[in-house]
Amino acid sequence: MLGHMALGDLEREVMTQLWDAGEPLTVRQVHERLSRQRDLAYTTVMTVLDRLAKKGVVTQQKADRAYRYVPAQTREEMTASVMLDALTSSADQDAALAYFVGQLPPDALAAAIEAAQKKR
Amino acid sequence: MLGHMALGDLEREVMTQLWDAGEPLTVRQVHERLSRQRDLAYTTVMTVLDRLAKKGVVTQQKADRAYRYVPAQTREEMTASVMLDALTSSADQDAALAYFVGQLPPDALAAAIEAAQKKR
DNA sequence: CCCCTCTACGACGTCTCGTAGTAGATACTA
DNA sequence: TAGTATCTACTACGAGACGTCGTAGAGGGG
Repeated sequence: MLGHMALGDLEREVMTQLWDAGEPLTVRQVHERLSRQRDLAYTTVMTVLDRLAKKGVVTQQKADRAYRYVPAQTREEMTASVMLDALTSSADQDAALAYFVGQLPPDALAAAIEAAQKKR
Repeated sequence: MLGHMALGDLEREVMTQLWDAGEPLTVRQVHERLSRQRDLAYTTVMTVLDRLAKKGVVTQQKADRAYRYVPAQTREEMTASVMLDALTSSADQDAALAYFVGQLPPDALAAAIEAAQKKR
């Protein structure tokens, strides 16, 4: 139930905060960080985090009084998931993949392959 | 104005018909083809095609009395666009791409690269 | 002149998302 | 112990996208 659902703009900003933080954050912490750039009500952030949790994009862990929110996937995993979803949900996957790699800067592709290889 | 907007279910079905047909279709023709599987009003199909045209996903060409609708991109192009959009809109593009290719069946990737190479 | 076929435009219900308020529980504090 | 701060839970509302149609109006064919 985790794939193929698009995030809204604010949802994406919240995810960015969680990813950048690198550790579980409370609603208040996310709110504080977002408040450096935008003016948002505390409950707005709470609602967004709640919705993200219901979508399975983040996980809540109860700590003390407040929930801590942590992304269910890393940024790269999520991006890769979206790409993979687009690919697999398409007829003609081979052609689509070929077209995709054809549009990539060749060195970027090579670097990615090497990095992926190294990971094993 | 062509990228990064998601298609709905019915919109996707309509696009499938256009792609499978391989030639410009009128509203009536799309309606007929869809009617083999679903029960839809003629105007519903018209509305959908109209919206797709306004999004730039299909092009209308006036022929005779009726418009003919033709996809603005091939299926592969559109799929590749979505993938590329996901990639470029992400921070950490290199990591995301690496993760993506890491998830691919290796032979599928190789085949895609070869196919892309041959295309030049 | 009437009918058939198209397009143009409006409409309505549902869902998602951004945005937020209020209520109720819990805990700290004077 | 009464008051205050902090959290979550629930509700709400407007905008926009989409699925789904209906009606009006234009233009060709009999």
